[in-house]
Amino acid sequence: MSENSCNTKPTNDCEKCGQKMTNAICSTAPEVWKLLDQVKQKNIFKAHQVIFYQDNEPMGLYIISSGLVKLEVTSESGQNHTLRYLGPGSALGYRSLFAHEKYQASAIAIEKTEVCFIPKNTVMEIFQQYPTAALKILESLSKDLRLADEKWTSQMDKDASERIAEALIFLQDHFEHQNWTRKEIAEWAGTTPETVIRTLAQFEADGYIDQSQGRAIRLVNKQKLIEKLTLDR
Amino acid sequence: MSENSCNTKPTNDCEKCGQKMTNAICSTAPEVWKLLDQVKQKNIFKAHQVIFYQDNEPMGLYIISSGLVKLEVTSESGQNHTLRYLGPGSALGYRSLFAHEKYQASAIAIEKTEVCFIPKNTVMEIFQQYPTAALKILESLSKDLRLADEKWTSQMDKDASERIAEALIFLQDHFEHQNWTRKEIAEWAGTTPETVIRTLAQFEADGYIDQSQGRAIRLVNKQKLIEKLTLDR
DNA sequence: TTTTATATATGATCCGGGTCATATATCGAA
DNA sequence: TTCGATATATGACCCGGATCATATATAAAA
Repeated sequence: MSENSCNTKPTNDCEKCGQKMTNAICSTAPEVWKLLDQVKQKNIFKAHQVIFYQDNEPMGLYIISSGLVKLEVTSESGQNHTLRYLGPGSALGYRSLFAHEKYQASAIAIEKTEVCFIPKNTVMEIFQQYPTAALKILESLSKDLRLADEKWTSQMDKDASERIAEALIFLQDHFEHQNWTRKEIAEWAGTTPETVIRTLAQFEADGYIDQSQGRAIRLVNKQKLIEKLTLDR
Repeated sequence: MSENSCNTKPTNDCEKCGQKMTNAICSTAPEVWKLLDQVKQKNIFKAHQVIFYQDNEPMGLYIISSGLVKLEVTSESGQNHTLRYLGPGSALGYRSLFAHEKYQASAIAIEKTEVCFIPKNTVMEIFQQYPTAALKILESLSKDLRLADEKWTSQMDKDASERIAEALIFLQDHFEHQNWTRKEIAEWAGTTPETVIRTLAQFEADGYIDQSQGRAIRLVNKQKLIEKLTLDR
């Protein structure tokens, strides 16, 4: 709990935060930082801990200071699907807040993750006062929506191995995290762990990746993998 | 072009519009209507005409006065997928506008459709001036995002006949339009026309629907169809 | 009415990939 | 270092539903 001596108090300084310019809320204006410092609640979650649960009522939103979070839906049949991964600087839980709906997914820390919780009324006040903040969050919601639409269409247009290839590239491009499990890739790519394992074996045989060091997946020839994706079509 | 004698002039009155309270832009405030009246451009599209094309640059957004529009993605392989249907009162083309991206989908009129085009800078001015408008559009974008997420997860969790049943119920619940083709249902439900046809034949045999009058699909026992969906799980 | 384009219907075929069973490897805890 | 839990690996099986071919029905136009 105290490995980071600067961040243990809930009222530490937004001005000193490395994420203060990475999202719509925190980058609004310097005068907002004082407000946020008063109301925000900083928390640390260990790997596999749940930040919020599907079907619960949102009471604010979270900003991720460090770490990695997945948004996971569990269907009635018990299958898990990963909607999005969120890294440092990202806002978390805002879709349900703005839609006035319950959380549609659970937010689970993949690795040790630090978040700032900002209460609902503070969030709304900021958007009332700073229209540019609203336009910025509109932008990121709009991009999320495009990614969600693409997820559905590629579920139909692309076969499992193409989706897995795209997952490898996307996850490597967007996150520091290295230790993706076959199950995590499957739940993100819309397939099963077995299919991921078989496909990775093929990718290794084709010289795209290397799996000889433990469970790690090293992209040996990312460029060739990208070309394969475009040439296939 | 002149079948509707009240709506032929581009500067007709927002105040008299039946949709003036149904979306974030038009319902912002009475004083906005004067501004909109000056800049908006009213257009009528016939069935099958294209309002905007995938990959083109948005120059504003549209409000649907009447009719029905589908947002359709065409993949590299030539397959069409319907992301969303939009009816009267809905805003159209705002996702790409706020994301500062090109249109990801084409907007196609399903039936005769009347739209008001509102230029980009006017839209941005309104959101700058009226924070509540921004919060309202945030709400509808957030709901769109949930629907998109659900579309992806149900593509995996539910089989084709379940998705087709849901499509029938959803489309009937949300739109006046009655003449859905098997192809339209397929592209919305994430399957093929053949599978829709076979499934509808089964639904008819099971007493859920009636197809004896031409090509129309009449929901004979909607409640039983809903029950079937929940009992299956 | 007849014609013609398009939508609907139905059968045959086939395969990607999900599922289940089982074996082995890896990593962290003791 | 050993052990146990969990992740990875691989084979066998099977089925939903896509695809292709072809026939028929429907609606709108001539």
